[in-house]
Amino acid sequence: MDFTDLVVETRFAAPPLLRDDEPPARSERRPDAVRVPRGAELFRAGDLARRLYEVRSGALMLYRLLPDGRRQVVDVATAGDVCGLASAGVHESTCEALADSAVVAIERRALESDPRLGDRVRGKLERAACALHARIVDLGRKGADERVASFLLRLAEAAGDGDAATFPAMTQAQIGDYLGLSLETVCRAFSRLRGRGLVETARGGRVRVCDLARLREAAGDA
Amino acid sequence: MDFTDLVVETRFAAPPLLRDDEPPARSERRPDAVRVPRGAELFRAGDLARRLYEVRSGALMLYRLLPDGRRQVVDVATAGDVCGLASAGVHESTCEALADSAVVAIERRALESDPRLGDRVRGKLERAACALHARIVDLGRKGADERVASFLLRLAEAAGDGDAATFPAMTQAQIGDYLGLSLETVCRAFSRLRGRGLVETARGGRVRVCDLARLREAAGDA
DNA sequence: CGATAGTTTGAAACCACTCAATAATGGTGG
DNA sequence: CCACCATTATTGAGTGGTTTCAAACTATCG
Repeated sequence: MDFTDLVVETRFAAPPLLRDDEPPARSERRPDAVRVPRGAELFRAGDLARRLYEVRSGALMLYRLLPDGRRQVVDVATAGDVCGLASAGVHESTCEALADSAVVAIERRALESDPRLGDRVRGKLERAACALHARIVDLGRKGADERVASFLLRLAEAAGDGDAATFPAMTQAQIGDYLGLSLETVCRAFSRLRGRGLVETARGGRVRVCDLARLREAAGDA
Repeated sequence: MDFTDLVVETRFAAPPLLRDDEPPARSERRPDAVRVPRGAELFRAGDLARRLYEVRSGALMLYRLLPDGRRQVVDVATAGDVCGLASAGVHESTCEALADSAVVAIERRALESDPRLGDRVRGKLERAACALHARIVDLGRKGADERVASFLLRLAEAAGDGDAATFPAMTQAQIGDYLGLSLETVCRAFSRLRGRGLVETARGGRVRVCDLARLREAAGDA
């Protein structure tokens, strides 16, 4: 089974994630849009970090490998997110597409010459940093069940309203690398959440959140 | 004992952390600089996030509390860093000074009207995000000794060259909350690193890094 | 229908946590 | 300057959650 999509049963208001000047649909046809097929790498740890990328569609996984083979998925970028950040001119993580994706490259000097673009990217960076803060709380202080609940919660919130859920297909091994858990622990945590009636997992890896409020509670942060 | 300062014995080249238009020394006298005495809170989780802050001197700790009392220090901001990020207009963490500090407030609308300022902040955000990525690797995939080694390594690198080390006084409990460990585990990890000859701890909580290369190895990421 | 990738479950080992008690430190007031 | 107090650090013993190792089981795809 493959945790492909997320189907959120509970309805709730979600703020529009994208408020770009140009709708993704159109920009995906822009000349500088790059297609990244599932499994392909957009860049690799050690590569020169020439530009940033804004994700138009799909989902990309940013991960880092420790010399002994341990892997940590540092972030997952979906439509509207930026990736390709670097502090020393060199990528510290590898970026691999979880699903067929499209990204547009942003030249770094364009950020300085175009204040509007710069502001937009700054806003995205600020939100990204906040999301990373939340992940740090998850990784630092939460148990396995709470981490998985938190993960699903974020998916549910990102999936938003009636929109067809479009979250990346992640295997439990990848979820484990994202949450700092072994794949077996991820599996067991799913079982327990299922047993508690918080989620249902259907064929094809679809996960349905049954009770958003109780899932939020299970995630630990109130 | 109190891990106040870090004395780096090994000398190595460190890139200048600050390359601001105006040197911190002068700006600390600017009219809008705010002094934050040790222990004081700059803002609290739930507060409205009106502005950003740039740290001029000292050190501030950003932490979040879970309803059951668990605490995670999300980040520590020192001179040159920004804090006060929010994605929904409300602070999600509390910001408390680890040492007497000075910060300057940055109005959010000033970021848009002043492209130079915007660029500078964007650069800081990008570097901050990269640092958070590294922390996620630490929290997700490293054992206690590796986390503490990684922590000390970063201090050593930030302390830089001959400069008097100016890192915040953190108790082992705070270090634990920063690294997602219990204070006892932090203490034991220090003991083990000491035993392996990687660091020495002297009176007043000063930590001396004996062998930067071996410490880096002990930190796990090559 | 076989092969491969992914999931599920079990058993044992390990690491970090909690509880608990003691030692060291630093600050304060006499 | 010293005694006292509160805070912090240190160390031990026992527990529990997660990992590891191992073995089915299931889905998917050619």
